[in-house]
Amino acid sequence: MRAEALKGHLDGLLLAALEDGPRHGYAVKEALRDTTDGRLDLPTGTVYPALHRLEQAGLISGSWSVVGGRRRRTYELTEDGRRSLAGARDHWQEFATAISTALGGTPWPATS
Amino acid sequence: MRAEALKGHLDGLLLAALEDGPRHGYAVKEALRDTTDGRLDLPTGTVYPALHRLEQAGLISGSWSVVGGRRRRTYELTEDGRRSLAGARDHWQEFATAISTALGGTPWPATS
DNA sequence: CTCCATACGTCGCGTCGCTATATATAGCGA
DNA sequence: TCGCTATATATAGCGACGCGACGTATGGAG
Repeated sequence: MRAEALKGHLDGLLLAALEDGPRHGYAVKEALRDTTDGRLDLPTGTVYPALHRLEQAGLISGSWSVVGGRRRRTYELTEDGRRSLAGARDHWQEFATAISTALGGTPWPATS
Repeated sequence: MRAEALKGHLDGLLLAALEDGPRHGYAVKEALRDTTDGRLDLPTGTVYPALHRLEQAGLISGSWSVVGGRRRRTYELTEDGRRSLAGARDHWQEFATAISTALGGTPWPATS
């Protein structure tokens, strides 16, 4: 699936991927891919800058480490990050409900 | 609700608003506002350019008329438009399912 | 006569996801 | 030994597009 329509929803996804414990960037990318059965396979050029933004915003905190000769930047949620994630979930529910209503067709959700 | 996160979903909404019959731009804006209880109140700077794009793309066709001294551009769906609307609905279902899955929290939809 | 709703339009800004490209290591098969 | 792939990170520049701000014009209510 094309992920171009993510505008404004990406941050929440990344935060959600970090909810059950610290992960490094590549692992976040994989987590999203796996939990959605490969439907959400984000390019690295999307993931890394977004993580930088989140860290800059204080929603996650990162630290360098080296595992198996490869450098990793491991991120974990901050308190602000958890709050922001909760907000993102609320916002998504509202958004999805509004769009689904306006879009019509099959009511909500795809019960077919 | 803030409609900034519409990126890529707007076209489908406009097409859906034209599904049950021809409407002019302002009426499309009102239709979306009304069917969502005011949650989706798009600014004119969003609606009109988008309608122009859709007409340019051949998904809707417009014609001028004058009603009550005011000029109106009335649009209706083309065949391509109907196909595109169906596609937009499919795409939305896929997208919403993927995001909801990855975002986690309350599963899907807000049954609470 | 003023104000608001109706009705259309466009310019320019800002955001942000994506493509392309670069670097570096580990491991596997030829 | 020589690629090739997966792992792991990074950034520059592009392109798309929704939105704010503004401009024009009419009709009706107060």
